[in-house]
Amino acid sequence: MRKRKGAGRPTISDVAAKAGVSTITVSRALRDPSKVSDHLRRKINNAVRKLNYVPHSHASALASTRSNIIGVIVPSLTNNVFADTLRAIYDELYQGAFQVQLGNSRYVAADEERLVRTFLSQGPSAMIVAGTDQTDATRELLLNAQCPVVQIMEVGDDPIDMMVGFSHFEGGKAAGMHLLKKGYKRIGFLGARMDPRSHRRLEGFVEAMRLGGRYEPDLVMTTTASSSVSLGSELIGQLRKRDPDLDAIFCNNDDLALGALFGCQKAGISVPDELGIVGFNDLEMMAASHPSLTSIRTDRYAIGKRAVEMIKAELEGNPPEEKVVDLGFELQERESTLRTR
Amino acid sequence: MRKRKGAGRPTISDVAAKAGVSTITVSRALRDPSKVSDHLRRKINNAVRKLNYVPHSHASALASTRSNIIGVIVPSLTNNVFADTLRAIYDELYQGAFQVQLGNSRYVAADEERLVRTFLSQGPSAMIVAGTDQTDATRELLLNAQCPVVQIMEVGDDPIDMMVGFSHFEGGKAAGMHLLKKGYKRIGFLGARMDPRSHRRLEGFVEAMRLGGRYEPDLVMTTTASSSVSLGSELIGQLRKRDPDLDAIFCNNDDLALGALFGCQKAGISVPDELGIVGFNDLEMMAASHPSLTSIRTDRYAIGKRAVEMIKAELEGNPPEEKVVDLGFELQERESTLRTR
DNA sequence: TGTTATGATGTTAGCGCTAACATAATGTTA
DNA sequence: TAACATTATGTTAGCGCTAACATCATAACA
Repeated sequence: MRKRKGAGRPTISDVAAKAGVSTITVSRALRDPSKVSDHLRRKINNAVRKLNYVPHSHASALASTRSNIIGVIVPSLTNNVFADTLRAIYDELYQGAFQVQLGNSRYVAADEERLVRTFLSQGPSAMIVAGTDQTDATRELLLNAQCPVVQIMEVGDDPIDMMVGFSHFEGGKAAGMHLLKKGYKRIGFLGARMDPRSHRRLEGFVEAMRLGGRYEPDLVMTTTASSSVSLGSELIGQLRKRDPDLDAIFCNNDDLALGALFGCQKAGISVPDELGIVGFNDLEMMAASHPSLTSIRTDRYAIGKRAVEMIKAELEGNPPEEKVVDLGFELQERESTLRTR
Repeated sequence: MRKRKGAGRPTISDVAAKAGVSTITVSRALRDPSKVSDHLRRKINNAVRKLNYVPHSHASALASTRSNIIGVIVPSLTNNVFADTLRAIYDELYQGAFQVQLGNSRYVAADEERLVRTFLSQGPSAMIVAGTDQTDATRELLLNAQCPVVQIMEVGDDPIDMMVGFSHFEGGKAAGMHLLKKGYKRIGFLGARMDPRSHRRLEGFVEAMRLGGRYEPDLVMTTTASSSVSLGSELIGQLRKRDPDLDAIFCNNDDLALGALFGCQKAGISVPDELGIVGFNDLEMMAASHPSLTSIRTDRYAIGKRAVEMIKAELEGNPPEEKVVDLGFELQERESTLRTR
């Protein structure tokens, strides 16, 4: 006999037979219950429960050319910033029938392009990608994708489709302005990784320094090495060697800021009196350290949540009015910039 | 006309037509090139390239009842411990044709069960789940799954299929023994979240204390709240209030340890002289802090890497000899337990 | 030289689901 | 009450791929 065996699980036909209806009616009852009478719907739900029926998502995707996958591509899995956003996405998608497909582009644009290609080949229900710096090809792919696309973490003026984030330029500028306001004179910048968003934070910082007449290119220290607490500790040492009069720094991110604090403690430099420190993102630890660390608070969780809300709205036929949502940031002023003298 | 339109992308038939062969030959050339002659393989590869053909994974999964998905379920996305392991899994799977499907069980066994059910319904190529504390139903599902299953982060004596991790009991015990060896007398335990692995670390710690004749139930402070640096700072204050003679603590994890250090600094308690601190996992920051923090180093990256290697071996028909791999841990002794008096 | 093993390719029939059309049952309007 | 919408359900034919079997060519062997 030439039968193929299948997966051995109940299929939609089994449910249909049990409920005494056709398969399409079961299909409708499951996807859009309003299209089926109460009477049949009840019978079908009973059959589903009794058989413990779980739809075969691949068959559904093949027949409808649309999968229940929401593709998410982030540049890092270990960066807490994305972890918070991811958590929000997962939390928000927890109830529904969507599956998250997570890709890690490792901060490489070509890898992102490859992932987008792979994900789109599965006919996702939506795509979420980090940042606004896609390659032309990636952009093109996403523009032609037959699904909502949200760029997260950052805002800009030419969204592929939708955007949720904040301005890293303004964030960097706010950090710089704060240090100026506190009366610091020789203000440095510590940057690791230096992805496009880091660059824009630096640009904002430079803008602030220029406005305050304090821009000093030599005080900008960046590396492509990936960020870490140890690195912050090391870099602050190097920068102080380069310029002993340095009296404040803005760090690319909170890991570096914490590392800079440790570096100062090791070298016997008092924070904030001898050196002011500002971080970026305001991770939880910033409030707990001693002294506590000033940072630019960004709401990563809200970004993920909002992105999913926009996608859901779009899929339900209520496209959001605002395609670009700027969730802003907030300066969290703490002891590390609270001079006592 | 009654045609359905499909996804509009080239299909295997297009490739077959272009190469002048049948579809099954294309299918074979792509999945197991050794089954097709050099001559045809070359023609097929050319056609694939020219048409920019990407297989429709849903169709493949439907026809073969086996998808290219590797399901991974972790209890947290924000815990650095899992982030490192996840990164390894992604790195290791980067080349091949597998897709990672990541689930977040949020430390809830019932959620894990639900995810396992969903993932298995897609006929994954393999499953990776964190820990050894699945519900009976989850265990049953995974036992019956027609794919390799790896339990990660921990080892035990009754693997569902395979295991890669280390003994949390022994880790906790090693931390306790170290503090005893350093001459600390009133040694406490700080624990947050208290998932099963945390419990076993506590049990190991208690065992060490008993062996040293220093077990003091009152010095064990745990909470179900999720772990954070701030929490560590808070808990150490509470525990010292409860017992002012406390002279060392073992923290459930590094976040708490760092928080405890901050708490001590705020309260003017010198580490390590007045209070010794040991953390768990040895995240990168532990070496950078001032004073640097002693911790139990665990190789999370290696766990993920090894898990994928075992899966690949299994899928290629070379089942690994050792089904349970204990990657151990290593005490990293640093300043926080280096008494000077 | 005929018989059999081996390898390369093809034919056919689904995998489980849903789009597209068809039909039956009911309500609405003049 | 005829004519037409509207709603509820069904029939049919794929979506794109691969398992299972079939066929043909070539090599291997007695």
